[in-house]
Amino acid sequence: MLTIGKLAASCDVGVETVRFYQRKGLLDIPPREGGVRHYGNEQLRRLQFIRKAQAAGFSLAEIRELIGLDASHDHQRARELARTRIEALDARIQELKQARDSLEQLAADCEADDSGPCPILESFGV
Amino acid sequence: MLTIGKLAASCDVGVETVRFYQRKGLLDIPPREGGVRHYGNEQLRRLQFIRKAQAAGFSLAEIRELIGLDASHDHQRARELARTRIEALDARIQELKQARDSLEQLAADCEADDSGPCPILESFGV
DNA sequence: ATGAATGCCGTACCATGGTACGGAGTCAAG
DNA sequence: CTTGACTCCGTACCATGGTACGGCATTCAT
Repeated sequence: MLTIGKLAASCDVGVETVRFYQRKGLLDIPPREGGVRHYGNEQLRRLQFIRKAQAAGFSLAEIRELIGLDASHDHQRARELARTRIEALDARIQELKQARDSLEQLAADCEADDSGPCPILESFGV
Repeated sequence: MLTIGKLAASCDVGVETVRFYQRKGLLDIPPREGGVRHYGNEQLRRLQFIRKAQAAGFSLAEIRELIGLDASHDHQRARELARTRIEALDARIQELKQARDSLEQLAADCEADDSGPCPILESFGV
């Protein structure tokens, strides 16, 4: 059994972040045991879940839904959410790649010719 | 010469967004010409610049610096900013790719076996 | 048993990138 | 010469994901 501080530390988040997740309904608030609340394995795994899902790019709202699926055992819906997220990730990756490559090209052009206007700034239309 | 509404429309942003960029120091506020302000090519190109640089992943704060470089003709610094941005983009792309691939794997596992616990939710530790 | 460290709770605040609103002024067409 | 669209300006508000603060209660180590 952990106090909020130990729980937070064990997942490398701040105490205030745990409290924030509680307010957002992502973490249950256990009953007090004489003034102080104690957190068990359920809560610990839940917090780990939140952080891992966040790393996978899910928003807190989506994570709340994923948590709900745990109760309903709705694989179908979980796959849907995963597929949707994969598509969003693919789209975002493409955008970033494009931005990266054009920036790379511009920096190379700029490196190659130090006279005249800067290609990087030029390309943005300044 | 454009009014704020025409300027905004020509870059497909809202009037309020233009005013927001003005407040942030990204766009100059032209003198009034009898009550109303009029915007010329300078402002139009500036606004286009902001949108393009945004698409390349620069924050508004970085864009403000890029605009400053235009005045100083500091290619060196422009390249530095571009390189830094490329590195940040690379790092972010790697993160997203990893998230994407693990999610893909999980969805496939989930698809393959509809009985038992959902691999997607399991993997996050629920 | 006492004092520092935690916990609890409400509330306010932060950055980022906008969006909305209300009242007054201005401008152009009918 | 009025009506309707647009502009100006300040200010408030939005979502997202937290972070901080202050006052009081509790708990742990010495």
